[in-house]
Amino acid sequence: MTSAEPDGPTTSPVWLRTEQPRTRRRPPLTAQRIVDAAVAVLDEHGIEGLTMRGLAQRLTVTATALYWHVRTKDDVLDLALDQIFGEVPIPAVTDDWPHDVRVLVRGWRAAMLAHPWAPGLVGRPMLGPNVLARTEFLQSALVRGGCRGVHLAVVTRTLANYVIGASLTEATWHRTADPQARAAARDHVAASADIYPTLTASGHLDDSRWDDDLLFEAGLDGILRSAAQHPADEAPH
Amino acid sequence: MTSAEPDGPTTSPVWLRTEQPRTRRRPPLTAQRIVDAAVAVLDEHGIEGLTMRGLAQRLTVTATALYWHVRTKDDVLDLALDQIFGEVPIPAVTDDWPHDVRVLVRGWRAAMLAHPWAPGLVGRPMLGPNVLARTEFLQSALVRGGCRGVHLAVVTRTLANYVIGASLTEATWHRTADPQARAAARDHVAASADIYPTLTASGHLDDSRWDDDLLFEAGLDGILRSAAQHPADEAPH
DNA sequence: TCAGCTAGCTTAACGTCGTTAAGCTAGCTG
DNA sequence: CAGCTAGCTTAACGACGTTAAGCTAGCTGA
Repeated sequence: MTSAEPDGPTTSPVWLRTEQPRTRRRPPLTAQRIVDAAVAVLDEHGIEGLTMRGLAQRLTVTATALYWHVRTKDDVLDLALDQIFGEVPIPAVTDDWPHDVRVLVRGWRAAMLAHPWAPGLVGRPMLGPNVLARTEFLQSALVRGGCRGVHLAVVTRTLANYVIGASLTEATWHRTADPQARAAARDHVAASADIYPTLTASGHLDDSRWDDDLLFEAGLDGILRSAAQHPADEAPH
Repeated sequence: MTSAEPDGPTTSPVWLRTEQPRTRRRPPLTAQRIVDAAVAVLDEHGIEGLTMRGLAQRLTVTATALYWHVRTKDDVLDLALDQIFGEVPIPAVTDDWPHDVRVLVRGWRAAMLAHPWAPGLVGRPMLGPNVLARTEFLQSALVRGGCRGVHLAVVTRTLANYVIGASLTEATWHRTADPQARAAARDHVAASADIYPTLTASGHLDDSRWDDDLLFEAGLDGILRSAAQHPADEAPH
């Protein structure tokens, strides 16, 4: 039932068994193949759709076989998360450091929105090599921009927080595929316009009014502007 | 087993049953009591520690009783999340709008760090009344600061993204209580200082080096500075 | 006063999940 | 060709969210 083997060797007669030609042995299971399959399942069915049994079925293997290559399901999630961070392109270093930062951060957000399940997993420690490599690039660009000491730490964190928060909220909003729910939220706010005057006036929940990409870029510009503002006003300690 | 009733009425003899004095009927179960208990469980045992059965036991009730007042477990989580947003104090309006924003955002982060399970739940639609009320205050303060149209949307989102991202990463880091894991991460980066030169030099993962509160405030200052910078440079559309 | 209704709970059970333990087997090593 | 083991399978456990159906206390109306 779980295995996709068409004929179990125990049920078929001998001649049928030996008759099958030198069927190519299937590629060996590896942690990498498991992670790839996990990303595929997550893309298709979201975080709730990922089960060890389903993952195994896609690899034509029993669920328990996975545990030979992977310690636990959480490991799979951690690896899948770091995997998609590997998709974030590390740009070539130019002499325009704000541009370098923008390109990296832009790709960061794009990767998370391409895999809308990813932002929800950020709540687990992100210490994979792919994340670290991107953070390294980010900080080195900021150093080229003159950031040092506390100011460097502040800007690094601000940028990371911004891209994480943006990806999380945008992915959440997009994943709320039910347009009925969106409309209900907007209508609820509109109905109580006396309680939320500014919210209704600004159309904050009116998704047709704003271009997410544009807002993200504008916010990023603001952060970078204030990052470049006082490049070296405090000693490292 | 699940019920805390010391003597089931079906097992005890009649006289014992009638003998018990007019025992005060326990307070009726309500959605609010369930949410309160859920927050308590979440605070004590984290997100993984919340089960419908455990929650029911704390209320001396069977698990299925909860479903009379609540549609699903996800509902409990949504309500619990909005509940702790209700703890965020809405400051009095002053004539110093950046101060108002700072106080609100500060309280926002504080509430999430007080309930470290909360940031991980932000990946679900946040449309509860408590969230909306705080967002309303935030935007009204920005309007008082002169923000309009696109600029208002940009700053609102930037602030929300920043506080969400900061709370999420900080809570994640703190929740990684295992100091061994932290040390391992730091050592791993230090060991490969050739790959992560900037990261090691800046001490980005050295948690003893930075004061989270201070970094948060500094980043917030930067955002507010750039928010006040061009208050009205674009028409609403 | 009492039949009857129902809000609010319980008992029972279903299917699925992550995970462990133990057994089998193909292919390599001596 | 004996024997070992990496790599899988079968079997099973306990916990989970959730549904269906049954019981019961207390209120309502005649």
